[in-house]
Formats: sequence, structure tokens, C-alpha cells
Amino acid sequence: MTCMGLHVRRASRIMTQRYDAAFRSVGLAPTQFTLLVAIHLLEPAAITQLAQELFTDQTTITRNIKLLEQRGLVAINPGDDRRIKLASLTVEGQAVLEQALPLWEQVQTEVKQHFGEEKWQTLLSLLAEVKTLS
Amino acid sequence: MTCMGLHVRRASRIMTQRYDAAFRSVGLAPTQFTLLVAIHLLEPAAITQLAQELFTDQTTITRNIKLLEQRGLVAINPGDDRRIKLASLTVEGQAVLEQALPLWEQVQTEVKQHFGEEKWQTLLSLLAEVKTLS
DNA sequence: TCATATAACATGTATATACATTTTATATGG
DNA sequence: CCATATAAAATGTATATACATGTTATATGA
Repeated sequence: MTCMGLHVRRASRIMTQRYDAAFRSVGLAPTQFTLLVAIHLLEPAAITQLAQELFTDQTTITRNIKLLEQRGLVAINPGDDRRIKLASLTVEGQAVLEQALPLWEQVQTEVKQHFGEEKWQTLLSLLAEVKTLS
Repeated sequence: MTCMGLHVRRASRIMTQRYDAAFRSVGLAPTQFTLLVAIHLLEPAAITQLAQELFTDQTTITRNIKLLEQRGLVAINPGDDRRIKLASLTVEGQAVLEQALPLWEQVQTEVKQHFGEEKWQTLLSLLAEVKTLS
């Protein structure tokens, strides 16, 4: 059964477990790592902006960011427009991100070696192209 | 940021939404459709067997199958080894699956056309190769 | 045969995810 | 200026997911 939906979900689960194992020592889930990076890049980042960048529902960002806030990794401040919530990394958030980055590089390298440079690039670009479906 | 983890998770979310929309009229989530198909193919299918086939944790199968059982789409019977639970489709499960199949074909066709035959095949085979990571 | 190991499944707990809807603040038209 | 539309975020609800652990039934070795 060559169902694209199944294939991509399955690959996502397997890959996620791989990254999850890598980040375990810093207590970050892969999604949380991604969110920290995104906040770092867009700082100060509005919820909606993060949702657009990550192709995730706004309500998902609201909930995921709350966990990071509760853990003290992210600070939330109101924007000039007080409907907007702006997220930025706390000092501790920056520290955790810096701890996580080499772990991320490690997995990336391992997975890249597993596939080989060419397949790695092909897979990345095809996955990126999935965005054009939405 | 060319993070493979992010790319595959994002593609998974987008693709899942696409299939989800397709199945909405029969009230199936993509995962549920996949599980119905797997049960149909392996019938009668043990929980652990389904987990292995789908590369999913056993506890996830236990929970997902329970929803299908409650809805009357799947029947669970003990095996000769009474630790084992065997799942099979009910008449209603078969009916729903038959309703869902053309919807599935439809999405498959649309997505395949979007990518083109060649990229579609490449993506499928690269995603399948992700299994070798685990 | 009985104690113990192991296999199959279930439960507790936690995160991720999205749709439908609600709340609150800003924008806009009359 | 006020009524209404719209934008941003939060809440209610439901599924999917996995790890750690518990429960129960079978297998195995002394």
C-alpha cells in the first residue's frame, strides 16, 4: 500500500524519535527545540507569526509556547497592539538552546551520513515542496 | 534552517490535513483509515503485529483501536493464547472502509498530480528508507 | 511442578496537533 | 463617536503519540 499519508506520518514518527533521543539530556522535545529556534530567529515573535513560519495552527503554538514559558525558557510580553503577544528567549532559554545546538548538529550529521548527501538533499527539497500543497 | 526533523514533521502535518479533509465525510481520521486498512490486510490482526507493521508504539495501537471498536467498526476477540487480542473488521467497518477507499484514491491522485509521477515515486521511496533509521 | 522469566496488552502521564468557538482589542464605516 | 467588522489569541474538545510501568497469561528451567 503506497499511501503517501502513511509514508510521511511514519517517517515523521521515526525521525522525531531520533531527534527526541538526541535532545533528551536537555529535556527538550523536538518541537520545543524548533520553537526555541524560531523564537530566537524572529525575536520578538508574535504567536501568529510563529504559526505562519512553522505551518502550524495558531492554537498549537499558543499551547506549546506555554510549556516553554512555564519552564522559564521563554518570556511573553504584550505588543503595542495589546492583542499581540511577543515571545523572546530568557537567559535560561538561550542557555538551553546553546546546549541543544550541538546535539542537533550531531543528529543531523548522523542522519545525513545514513542517507548520503545526495538523498539527504533530495528528501529535504521534496519535503519542502509539500508546503505548496497547503 | 534545514532541519530534517522539522521538514518531515511539517510535511506530515500538511499531508495529514489533506487526507483528513478527504476523509471527513466518512468521519475517519487518516490514522484511523490506515488502521482499518491494516486490520483488513492482516485480519485477524494482533495488536503487536499491527504495531510492527505500522512502526507505531504498541500502546498507541491499543488506544487507537479502542476508538474504532467503540464505534463498532472493529471487533476484538481473544486468541488461542489469551494474552493476544485479535482485531477484525465488522460489517460496518468494511462498509466504512469501502466508502473511504475512493476518497483515498482521490487524494492520492491529486497529490500525485501535484508532484508529478517522478517526484512522487522518489519521495515515497526516500520516506520508506527512513524506516532503516530505526 | 513450581518459581521465575518473558510476552502481550493496558494504564498513567505528558506532549503535539487541529477544528470550532469564544474573548478581547483594534479598525472601519456611517 | 458609536456600531460593527476584523484580527489576535485563548479555550473546549478530541485524536495521536510515546515512554515508563503495571497486569496477566504463557514459557522455561531447576
